Amino acid sequence: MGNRALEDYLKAIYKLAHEGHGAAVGTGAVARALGVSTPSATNMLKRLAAAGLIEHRARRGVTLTPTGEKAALEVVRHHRLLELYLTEALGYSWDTVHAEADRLEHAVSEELEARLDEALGYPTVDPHGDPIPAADGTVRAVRDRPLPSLAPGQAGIVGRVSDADPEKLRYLADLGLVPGAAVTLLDSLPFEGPLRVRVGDAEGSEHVLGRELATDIFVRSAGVDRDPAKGNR
Amino acid sequence: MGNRALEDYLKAIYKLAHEGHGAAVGTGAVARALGVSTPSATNMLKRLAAAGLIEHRARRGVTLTPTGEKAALEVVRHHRLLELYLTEALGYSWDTVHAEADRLEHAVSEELEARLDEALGYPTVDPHGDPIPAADGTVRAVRDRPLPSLAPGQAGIVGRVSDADPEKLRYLADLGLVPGAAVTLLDSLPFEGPLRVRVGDAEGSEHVLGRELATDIFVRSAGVDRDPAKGNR
DNA sequence: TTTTGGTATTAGTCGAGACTAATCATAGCG
DNA sequence: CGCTATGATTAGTCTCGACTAATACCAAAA
Repeated sequence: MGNRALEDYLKAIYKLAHEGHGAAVGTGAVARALGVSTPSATNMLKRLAAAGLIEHRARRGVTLTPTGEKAALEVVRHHRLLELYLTEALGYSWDTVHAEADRLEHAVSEELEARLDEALGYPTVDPHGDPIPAADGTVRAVRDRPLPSLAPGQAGIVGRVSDADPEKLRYLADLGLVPGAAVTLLDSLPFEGPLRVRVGDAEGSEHVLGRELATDIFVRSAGVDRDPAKGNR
Repeated sequence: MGNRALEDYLKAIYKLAHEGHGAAVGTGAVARALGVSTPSATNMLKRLAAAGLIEHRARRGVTLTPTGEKAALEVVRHHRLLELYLTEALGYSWDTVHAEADRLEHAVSEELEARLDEALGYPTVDPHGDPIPAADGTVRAVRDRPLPSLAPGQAGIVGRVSDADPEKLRYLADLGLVPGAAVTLLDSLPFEGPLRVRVGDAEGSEHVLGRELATDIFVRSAGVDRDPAKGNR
């Protein structure tokens, strides 16, 4: 624990790697994620590579080494434990915790981590529905898909909402679009444009959602949560 | 909130200024307090002066300007609120909180500060008996004196124990020398050497204390004067 | 007055991490 | 098959804080 810049890079790489399913992460993407110029990123990525935390294949992008992944998970764990703790114990709202946790995560010791974990009853999910990595580095597999990937008429349960912008989060919360909520995709165009959704089972609560927002909402199937037939790409 | 190095310097200067009652603080003292070379301190003090946070009178030492004092108090407030919160809410022991708070204090936002303050019921004293500056910068005046300044035979109440070393703190706690404890100075030599003390009212609990340790213990007179509110443990 | 010693400051360097400007590599298109 | 857009890298610079070595200041002792 300790090196701010380093940890931020690892976290960013981890997140990018997981939202662009598994592929290597480009320098530019990292730079954008951190609000930094691409040369700065290149520079830093070299150092991370030298430290054995990432694999940097020339002009191809980077991937975390096992060591790097472990370090990244540690940071993510701190972040999500903090988010949950701040909302549970100190009354933060889900739209503001992110920023606070971002600052605190780098100062969390092993001991504090353990105490937070215990105080929360060893939770597995943070306030946005993201999984909290376990102390041993295990992460519960997320098997949810972006809201727009539902078929028109299909219903789902909101699993997580992965945006950091407080304003958007507040807006979504107003609509009732928080983890656990039932949502039905009424209709949408194939690849772009807004979608119409119904939140909950009530008749009245139909809303139009911009695509941008919708793709940050992840749902799991509404029905009986079953079967390992994981064929849905 | 934000600049680690800067805040550490301000905090150090503040503390030094208050333990050597009111006088200006020397460069060397600052350097020692921060574990840094004197040139580094000189260098940094210049920057603090340029930023208007301290007055740097040539070869005479530094004092905090009003702005600097305000900033320093903010850091101290964060530190002490954290120490108290960590012990109250997360079960930390008084000997280990210091290090944890040292790391976290720089990442505490106004909002978190306020929430901690509220969760703790607007406390005025941290686990070591040090006063917690109020949000407006007010600090309750400490009116206690070092244990060795008692006259032989005189009794007092431990007000605060101002050491950061976990081992020493654990030792003192073992002896029962924690804020709120009654202590009687049995006898001692004028300026150096160990002292004999009795802790509490019992007959059996007499101990010999090294001078070093004893000067970190501050007592107030045993008699009447009292803030009625404080339920110190 | 000169010496000596403690303390502060200057001078010069270094590493981390950021930046801009310029160059290079590659994929896709014409 | 070459050209161009996109993205990555190199080169060079800056600031922040730290460091060592050398120097300057002041105070008491000789």
